[in-house]
Amino acid sequence: MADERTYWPDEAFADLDRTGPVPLYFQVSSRLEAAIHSGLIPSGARLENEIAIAARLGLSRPTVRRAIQELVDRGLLVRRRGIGTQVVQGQVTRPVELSSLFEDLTSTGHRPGTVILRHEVRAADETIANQLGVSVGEDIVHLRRQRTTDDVPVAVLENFLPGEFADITTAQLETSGLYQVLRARGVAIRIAKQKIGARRAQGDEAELLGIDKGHPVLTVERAAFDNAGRVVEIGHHCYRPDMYSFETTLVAK
Amino acid sequence: MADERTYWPDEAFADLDRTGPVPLYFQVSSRLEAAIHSGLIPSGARLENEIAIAARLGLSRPTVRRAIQELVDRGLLVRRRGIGTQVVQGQVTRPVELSSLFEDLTSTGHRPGTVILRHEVRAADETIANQLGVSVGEDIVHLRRQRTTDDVPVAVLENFLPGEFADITTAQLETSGLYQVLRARGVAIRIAKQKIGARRAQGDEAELLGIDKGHPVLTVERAAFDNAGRVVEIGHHCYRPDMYSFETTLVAK
DNA sequence: GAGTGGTCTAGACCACGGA
DNA sequence: CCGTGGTCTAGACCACTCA
Repeated sequence: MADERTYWPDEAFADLDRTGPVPLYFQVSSRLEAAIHSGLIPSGARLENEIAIAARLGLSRPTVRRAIQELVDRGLLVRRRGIGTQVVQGQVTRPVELSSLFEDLTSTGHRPGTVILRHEVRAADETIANQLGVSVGEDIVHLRRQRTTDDVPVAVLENFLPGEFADITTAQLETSGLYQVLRARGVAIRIAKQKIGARRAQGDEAELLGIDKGHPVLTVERAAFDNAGRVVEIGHHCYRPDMYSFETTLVAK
Repeated sequence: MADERTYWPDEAFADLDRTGPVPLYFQVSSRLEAAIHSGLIPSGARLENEIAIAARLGLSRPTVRRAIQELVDRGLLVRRRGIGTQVVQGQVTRPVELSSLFEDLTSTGHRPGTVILRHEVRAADETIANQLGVSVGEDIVHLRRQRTTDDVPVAVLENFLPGEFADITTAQLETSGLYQVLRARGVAIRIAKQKIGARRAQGDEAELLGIDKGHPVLTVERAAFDNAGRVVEIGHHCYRPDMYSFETTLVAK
């Protein structure tokens, strides 16, 4: 007979807070994720069934399901009808998140730097106007920045923003990321659509990235949308491929 | 006063099937997506509130919420507490899905081709053994394929699979994609973790891709997991960047 | 204050996998 | 057959936004 044991570390869920602002399903999924990462629940282990977990925690089954679903969506757990819920094998990696390069770098303990190469307000040409959803000739902000980490160049970032952001200062951009500046103005990025590709470095990119002319760069073309679904930023970026790559986890529907 | 109209095209939801095997929330989200893509619900429009929709459709609110959530997760809708649910502005693009290159190509109407460059069973070295979760020296399948679309080379794909797949034939791989072959054997890929980068073409890659030596290639390193969370495939792929790129939609939590 | 989405409950029935 | 997750219901209360 196979190993029939199921896992559920009650001790990891002893401090659920029913009164605070943090949703219960989030408290459960966070603690469950921590238990998996710490090895308290081993790789490949089967969890108890959902009804038993709900009873143990004193929660309803939908709430427990939502917590589990969270981790299934992130590729940490796998559910099979008639079988149960299991921890996925293999070391877990951090997925790409909806954050700016600046935040990616600071959160990994590196020291980011920014050089503003261009920062001007000008009239939108047809291409940019279409992408930003504004009229041709309307004022837009054109931004070009060089990004470094620990003084090594990592990326050249070119952005276009609607005219309402014309009052952003160069000093603001030098000390924090674009998304942080936008958030401080009450603009939250909720959705980004991006296309990742590769090409040779062109123009001054090679020099700015510290690589030889014609070497490969990783490119991203991004459109970012705010709470209300309006376009707030268009980005054409290129990255030094030996300094940066994209990790993603895909989960089948 | 602004446009306060809310949208809900009842006619698009006239044929919900309560008896069939298709979940109601899926039927609702599919029809809603179609209504958005067709312009029946315009870009930027506000939907009716969830309780009213549930009443119209004769469904419970959780079911309607789940349908809406599906589209929120895919970046088609935005929800704001106290405000409502709106269609995101801008043209909608197809996201990267958990499918193989072969399927990506056929579904976009192109004619894919495969040349098998290598297909052998051999002993796993330490690197591959670790990645596949098998022991060093155990049999594994080593595969290398060149992919074309309409006779233009697109990618060079190198794969490693556990020994249980040693009986896959070269003929099978020439006529369909690897994921199709696996699915026909009852192996469903549920999760893939991948890293996207760029580098120069090396070795015979430039020749196989029909590009000059040292030109950029887009690279993917992928580990794919099945239903049970076991590693079933490791891939090291490179793509011609002028023929292929990755599109993703990121949604903030 | 009125209206919205966010969360949660306590059940129910069904479909699938395995013994 | 039983146990599992998959779906669905009909409510409830709360937090947030806007007028």
